[in-house]
Amino acid sequence: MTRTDEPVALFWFRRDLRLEDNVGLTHALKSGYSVLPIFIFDKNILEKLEDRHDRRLSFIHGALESLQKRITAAGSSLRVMHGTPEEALRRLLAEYDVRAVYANRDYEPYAVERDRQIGLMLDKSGIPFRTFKDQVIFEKNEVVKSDGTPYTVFTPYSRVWKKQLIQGDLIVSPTEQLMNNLVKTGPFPLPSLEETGFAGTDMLFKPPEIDTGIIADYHKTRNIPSLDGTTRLGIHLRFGTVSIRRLVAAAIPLSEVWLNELIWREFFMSILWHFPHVVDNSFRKKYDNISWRNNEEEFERWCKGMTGYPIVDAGMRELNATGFMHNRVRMITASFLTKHLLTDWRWGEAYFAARLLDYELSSNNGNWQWAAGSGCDAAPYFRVFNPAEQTRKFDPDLSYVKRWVPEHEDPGYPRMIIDHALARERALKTYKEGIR
DNA sequence: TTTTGAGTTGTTCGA
DNA sequence: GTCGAACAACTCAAA
Repeated sequence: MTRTDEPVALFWFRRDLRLEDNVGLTHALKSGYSVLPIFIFDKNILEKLEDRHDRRLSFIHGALESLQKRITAAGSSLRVMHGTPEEALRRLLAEYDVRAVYANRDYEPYAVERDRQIGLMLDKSGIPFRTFKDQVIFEKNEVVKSDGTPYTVFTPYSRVWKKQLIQGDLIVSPTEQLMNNLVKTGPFPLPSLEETGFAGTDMLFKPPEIDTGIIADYHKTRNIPSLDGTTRLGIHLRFGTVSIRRLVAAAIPLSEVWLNELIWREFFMSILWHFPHVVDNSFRKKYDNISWRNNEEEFERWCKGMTGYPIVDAGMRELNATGFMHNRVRMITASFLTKHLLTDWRWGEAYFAARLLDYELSSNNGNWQWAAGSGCDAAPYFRVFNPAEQTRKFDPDLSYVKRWVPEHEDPGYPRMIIDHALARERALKTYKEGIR
């Protein structure tokens, strides 16, 4: 293997798969070194995915193709590797005269530990590992109480978040104007999905569309699952194919309610950052004393959308078929699993994690714990969603139900897995006993 | 330190 | 049909 003599900086793409307003990439391109852009299909993560037809891999692969096209047009090439980050980086260090490694920060426990290890490894070779805030407006301790401790209630957190926001936080980085500083190199082929151990799916990568009409009407239409009232930008936020600064800038003049959704994202990221025990435990310890029934057969029916409650089944079937579920229905199905079936929220969380295209550890965990009543800023446990009532309010003409459960009135459709009133009483009693 | 007001998303019951 | 209270008292944030 020949070593290239030109000194380079690496820019390591992770969950920031875009050339527009990419903070870390911009810093790399301004570093004075030629920049070699890289991406690593991380074996540590991929090996944990059960489904070889995971749509998220197709999305990532498509996003990489799109990056590659534009990077190639600039006379450079994206180097895509497959392995553990440590292996991949060691190989690059052997091939290139690497003077610095640039990346954007990631706040999940796995990523934090990964980056700590990589930082140590690079440090031994005297190579600086420079990381940047790109994924969020405010990170770590930037929105905390006056005594320096983290907020655990959304409303005061959001007030301070908004008060702290200044024009400068939304400045767009001129990444695309600096593409000339990418290293001039022959094209590296993009490995096929199959080479990374996955099969193609029906999921295609499409660049994000910021639909200002949906955002402006969001407060009116967001709860109606039969409408396209939500922006579906979650997956783009997950993989960084859209810039959070762009979204906040779009939200401010159009919709406070939608802006709040972006703040919820950072609120739960902050909770995960400060309270990593929530990954495996209830935020409030005593909720781990609830005697969950954890009936596997019932759980199976919930997963498949065969509970006999049309709105619940519609949601689960939408998730299974598309990798997406409308937010209102996520709450209904989560409430149903935890309260009606008294199943540990971790079971539902894991099921969503495996299937949601927009899966985000912090939000998924935070919202499941919200639904179960075990989280910070949780719904009181006696709030038990009534599927019939929710349907009457949010799907009155049953168009959502009919789309996903067309046979909901047929004799072959399952009987209700449990009577609502009975389930409600049982949930209240079990919770009361569990948390006292 | 103490006190006070408030807290994403609900349901049910009775007037 | 509409409205307010109860659900069960709890924890947090801020003054």
